[in-house]
Amino acid sequence: MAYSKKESFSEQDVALADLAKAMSHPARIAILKILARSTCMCGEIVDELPLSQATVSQHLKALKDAGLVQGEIEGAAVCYCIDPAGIEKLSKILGQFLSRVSKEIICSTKCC
Amino acid sequence: MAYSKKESFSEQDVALADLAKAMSHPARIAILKILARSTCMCGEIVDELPLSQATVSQHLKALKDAGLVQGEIEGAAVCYCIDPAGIEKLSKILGQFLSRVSKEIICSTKCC
DNA sequence: TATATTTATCGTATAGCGCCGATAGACGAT
DNA sequence: ATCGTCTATCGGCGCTATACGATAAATATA
Repeated sequence: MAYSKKESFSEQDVALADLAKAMSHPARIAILKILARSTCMCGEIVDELPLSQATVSQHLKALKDAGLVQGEIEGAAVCYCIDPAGIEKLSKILGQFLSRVSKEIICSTKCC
Repeated sequence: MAYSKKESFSEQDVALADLAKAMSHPARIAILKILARSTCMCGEIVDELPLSQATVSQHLKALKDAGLVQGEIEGAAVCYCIDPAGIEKLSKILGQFLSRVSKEIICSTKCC
């Protein structure tokens, strides 16, 4: 059972890892770029990617679960778009992490 | 064989996805923070994390493969440190992506 | 040379991911 | 009511990731 030890880490680290995981597949990066250009239906994304409808739907779910994407039902279809709040959260958390790491590298003694 | 369709995506998207994947586990985020604070041996990282030596070594290999971490042999031990070039690359690629997405969101017509 | 220390790797078990076809459910149009 | 369209989900396959103990390899020390 105790296969993943995610729980043992800080909430902050888990949050950043989860956002990174949402972006850890080129298809999901591509989907985010497509949705940034313009909101669109699932089917339009399927047409632009070399993946089946089922697979694209799963990637969209992953992005939605991570808070990076929103979906709004429009009749029989679903209109997807970037969730600006999610992008902002990502920028913030990642920015904090990177600036902290960059600052501390300068101060730390180096052996390599 | 053809299980992952990574090859069908742009080099840029794959590069970003690979960096994101390297950061997609809280243990690896924690390791980066530890190494930013000060360079240290694998054993010291093991002492700070609730993971076995074998597991930590695997995470370090993942970070090294992604270019985020360097290791230098110091006698019987290995001194690990952040690879500043890797962090810079991450900042750059992710910054480009985020600013592009943010810009385009503003211009795109919204349905949600 | 023998011993202790340190790290990488092997082997293995289990959980999760990525992919797809098939299908179900929801909706609009006829 | 029926049909066509669109999306989510199920089931299943194969690969990957996470975790650990055990062991090998390299080095320093006695």
